[in-house]
Amino acid sequence: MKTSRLTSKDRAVLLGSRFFANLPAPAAEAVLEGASISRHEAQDVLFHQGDAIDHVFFVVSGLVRLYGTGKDGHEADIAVFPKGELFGEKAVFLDQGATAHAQAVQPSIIARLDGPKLCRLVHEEAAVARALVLLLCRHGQMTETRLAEDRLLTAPQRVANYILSQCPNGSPAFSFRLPFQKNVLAGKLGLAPEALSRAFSALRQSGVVVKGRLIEIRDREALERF
Amino acid sequence: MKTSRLTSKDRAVLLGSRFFANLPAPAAEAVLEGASISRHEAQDVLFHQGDAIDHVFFVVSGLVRLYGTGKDGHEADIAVFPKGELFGEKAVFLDQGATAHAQAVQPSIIARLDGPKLCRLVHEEAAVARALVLLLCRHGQMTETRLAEDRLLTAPQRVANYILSQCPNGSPAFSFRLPFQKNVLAGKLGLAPEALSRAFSALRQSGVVVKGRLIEIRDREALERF
DNA sequence: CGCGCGTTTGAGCATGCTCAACATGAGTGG
DNA sequence: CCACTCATGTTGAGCATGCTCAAACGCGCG
Repeated sequence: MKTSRLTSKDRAVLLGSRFFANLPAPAAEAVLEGASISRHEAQDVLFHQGDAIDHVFFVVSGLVRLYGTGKDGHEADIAVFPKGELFGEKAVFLDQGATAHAQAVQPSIIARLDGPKLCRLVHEEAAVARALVLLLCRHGQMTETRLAEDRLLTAPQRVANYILSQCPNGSPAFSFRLPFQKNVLAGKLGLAPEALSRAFSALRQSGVVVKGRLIEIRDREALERF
Repeated sequence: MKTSRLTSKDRAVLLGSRFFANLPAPAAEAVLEGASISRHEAQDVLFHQGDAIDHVFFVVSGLVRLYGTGKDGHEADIAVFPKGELFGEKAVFLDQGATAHAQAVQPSIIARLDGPKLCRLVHEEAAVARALVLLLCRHGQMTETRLAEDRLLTAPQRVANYILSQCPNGSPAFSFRLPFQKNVLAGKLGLAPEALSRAFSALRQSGVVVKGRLIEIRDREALERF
């Protein structure tokens, strides 16, 4: 892994993301001070459970998955972060080791923000504190929602849910491209790849057509009823 | 539900909790200004999914469970908050409705903190912001951990894990009392009550003795291996 | 003592996992 | 452009875990 400084393009991605968007320019600059960039191949591990973390990570491009392991070596995804998302913040602020592993799932560009500095800024800049609180709330909600879904929904229902979450509000029919391999989607939904495949089959009768990464929905109503 | 002002006893519980403990006294007082108290029977619902929330809730005594429902009416616990915990903060800060239901599981005393005021204080008082960030990080970690456990561990493993989490570090044998009904523990662990019962049976051979709410562990090692 | 709730036990069943075979697709080099 | 190859996705069969439903048990309380 080689590390370098931010290009102006990288800066643009960072500043345009959800976290930085609501920060006044000087505060954003302060957060970015001392940040570095690294490139990673697909499958590269960014850190392991237990590793000491003193950076907050930002996905400039690509995709990162956060996952835990059982003692038999099995893996379970906790979250999947697309371009523009921030992670590792909880370990930094609680000042404890990572509670999970992180792995690039596609070739990815990752920015590392100076953790201690960010902590300081949370104290000094109310705007930074506010942005961080919002980020943590959003992440917390997502995780809670996923936990509830895991416990309440069957495989086809989870997939239907995911599809609906990708859909522009109100259109009765639509289509979109999966932003990653089905592999990854299966992990994100807490399913074995085979189960995802079968779920798509089951949804075919409700008007879902899958061709490669292209998903087409004929009847939104049917999906919601599922 | 009848509402009243805080007694000095209530204040003491609040100020001694994790969230308030690290706040300077004046900041803590500011957060408590305008707070109210309510008593609830077991089974009382505090709010439903979708309800507008403009208070942050604090468990002064008792126990509250947060849960989601599927369309068939089934329920799944998202979190269980004992005395001293704070919840509802994410809905308040994101300014959206509750994403889950909340129900008292034991007779409980609940404090309601003024949400908008807390928002303002996060801006104005760095100490409040810091305390909130830490709270959100802790909650986020817990939820992520639970999500991973759900996906990685079998029922007996989850129960073994819970027992170990209740155990003072380092003692090879110990015992403790469940702080709530097995019913509730089952929900917290994402199990049907029957599954919890059977899990306890399975753990008997590893030196776990259960008598009512009293749990006795003979061989800590055996549990960790499970 | 008897009622009621919480817990336990049992039997059958459904969901999703495992493992293995097969199909498809993308990328590479002749 | 085709043949080959490797990775990815699909399908099938069997199995394990945990849920459902029902009945028995035990404890606390009137």
